[in-house]
Amino acid sequence: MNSNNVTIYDVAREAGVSMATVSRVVNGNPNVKPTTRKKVQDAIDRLGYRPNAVARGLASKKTTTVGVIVPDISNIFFADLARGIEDVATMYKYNIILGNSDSNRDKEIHLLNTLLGKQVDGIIFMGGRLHEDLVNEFKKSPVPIVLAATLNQGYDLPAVNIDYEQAAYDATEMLIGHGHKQVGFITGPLEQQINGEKKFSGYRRALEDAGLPFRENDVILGNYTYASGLEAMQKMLERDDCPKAIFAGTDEMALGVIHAIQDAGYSVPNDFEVVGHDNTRLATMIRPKLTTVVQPMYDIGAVAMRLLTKILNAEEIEEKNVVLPHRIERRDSLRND
Amino acid sequence: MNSNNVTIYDVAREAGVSMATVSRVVNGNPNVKPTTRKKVQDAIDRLGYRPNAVARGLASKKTTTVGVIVPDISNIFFADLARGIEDVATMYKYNIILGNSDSNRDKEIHLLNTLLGKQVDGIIFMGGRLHEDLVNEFKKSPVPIVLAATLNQGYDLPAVNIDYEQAAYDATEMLIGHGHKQVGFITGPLEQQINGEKKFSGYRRALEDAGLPFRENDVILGNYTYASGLEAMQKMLERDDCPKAIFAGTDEMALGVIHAIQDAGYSVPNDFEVVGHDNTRLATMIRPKLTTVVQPMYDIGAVAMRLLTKILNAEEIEEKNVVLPHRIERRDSLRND
DNA sequence: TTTCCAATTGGAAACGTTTTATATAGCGTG
DNA sequence: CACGCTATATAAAACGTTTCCAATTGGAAA
Repeated sequence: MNSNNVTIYDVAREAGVSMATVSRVVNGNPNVKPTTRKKVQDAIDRLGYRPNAVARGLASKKTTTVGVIVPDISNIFFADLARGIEDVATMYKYNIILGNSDSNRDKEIHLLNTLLGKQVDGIIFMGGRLHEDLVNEFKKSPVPIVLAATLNQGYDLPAVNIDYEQAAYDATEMLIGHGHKQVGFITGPLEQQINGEKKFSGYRRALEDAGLPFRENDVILGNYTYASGLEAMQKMLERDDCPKAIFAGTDEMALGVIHAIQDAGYSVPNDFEVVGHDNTRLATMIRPKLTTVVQPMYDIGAVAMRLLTKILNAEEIEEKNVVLPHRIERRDSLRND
Repeated sequence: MNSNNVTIYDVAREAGVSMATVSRVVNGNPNVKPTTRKKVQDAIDRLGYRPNAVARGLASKKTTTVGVIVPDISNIFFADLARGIEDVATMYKYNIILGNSDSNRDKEIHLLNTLLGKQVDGIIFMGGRLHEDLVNEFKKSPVPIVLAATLNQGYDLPAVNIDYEQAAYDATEMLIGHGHKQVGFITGPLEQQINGEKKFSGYRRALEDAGLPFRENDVILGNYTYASGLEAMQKMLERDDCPKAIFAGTDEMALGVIHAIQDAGYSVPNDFEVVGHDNTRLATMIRPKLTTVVQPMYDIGAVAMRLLTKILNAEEIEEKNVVLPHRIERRDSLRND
């Protein structure tokens, strides 16, 4: 009945061989005579035997399970990443245990320890910033850890990212190229490495290279959400010297920005031009469609997982720090040249 | 160093007690003298002992892990559900193994078997339709399975849903109440139980109750995506007798519908009125903001997981088939009464 | 003291595999 | 026909816990 509780012993008895032989058949070990293999396979089918992965994990010290830590799976952004991870994991016969950290340091550490307790074979981590405590735990980890869309900060961990600094530079430069002498930058908290050190500095470098002044209040910080983008832009619009070109740190914020502009009676791209970041599905779900920096989240996840499998299989690794290419997808929130 | 490979034996030796006692301390068993407990706890801290969950799972036949099968985690809809599940799981000390099925029957069955092989304590399943093969596997499952946002179809499985039929009725009725003699219905494939049997029949019943005729070509089927909603509405707009009120099966399709209308030079809600379904975050990320049926995905996930914990703890269960309340969130895609 | 019971602790089996070392069978060869 | 191989198969020892049952301890009651 319950295909359960039938063990390798039962199969061995049924097939008239020893459990070791059954184990070999199950694991595809070639040292089994074809006729024996068939006998065992038949017994397995007859009994509906399903190997117990927990026992297997204990004996072999491999669980074919990897841990995935993301800030919040309900965010389209991380969900995309997770899908990339899962697809490649499936391809390599791994399963994933998923945990949400809310970018909270204690939760991150707790989650990490839980996953290690569950004996995962490896971990993919994504978070806004690497706290020192966390990195110390990482260093003690008996299994490999790969960062996805998370900056390395000098700790020598395998990681998969795009060049955020250059991407922000490119976006800002594109806006400047459209004749703007002033570019607004609306993004998430600067404590987050990617914003604070990369996007922000790319933005400044572009201004500098164009000989434009950096103005403190052209930068507004939110929390990545639509609402915070909307609000930031509303605040921006109250000023007399409001920039007419906006680079938003995420697509979701960019949607908020565009709606704030439209709600105020202005037009995008005629009165204001906007560039977003990430190229989530949201980018085409707005009018005008959003011009945005393409950060291939699915690919980052997929590549990170592939990198992890390479480490697990002790394959040759050409580069532990992978930087995926980015580009800007031009859509209607920018005027034609 | 590596807090790993230190076992319960090491702790026992360090503390000068037996492994059984260490086990008791680790598991919070009250039958341990406080002084002994302290001694053991100190040894644990000193050695950095972390219990091996795999060995624990083998010995106790409980893994404190549940499997979650969703069609596609990168869909905002399922991601929300997953977050609800994970939050409650964490609350009850469970972890989740997440798998994507793409609503594919073979993948669903394969995933189910993998999860059972990993000895999960329970499973939460979400899918468009329950194939008979799948249900047969469910019946053989040694662990409980709970359906989330997935219709039971007469198989007596625990499930958490809203009343889709009534929700569709309410939405259609609301549109009719605004004076429309014709209501378009743009949704996903009818093979999917929720669409084909519930939403569709609620739509028809509302027409009927209002004495309006059902017209075959007022219904267009897509695949839930923004693009398919856009396309469906474009097709609808080509007709001379195009309905001026649209009920869309998902928010994402509703956004497509609204944009198709706007792209054609019409106004929402002045020329057309639109109601969506799900109340995902998308609903407020469009102008006009979308009036939509609230399907609380996070709650469905949370309640489903809670239900599963009740089953696992053999708690009293008042109702295996939970129907959560729904309502319609009025926003600007509908004219004021 | 002695006795007895409850509280605490220890020992060992069990969980279902993998894996290593060992045994056996079959077979060509000299 | 014995010998030594190779190809297969077996037996038994891990893996790191939980858990059942037995043993010990401590203290109160007699």
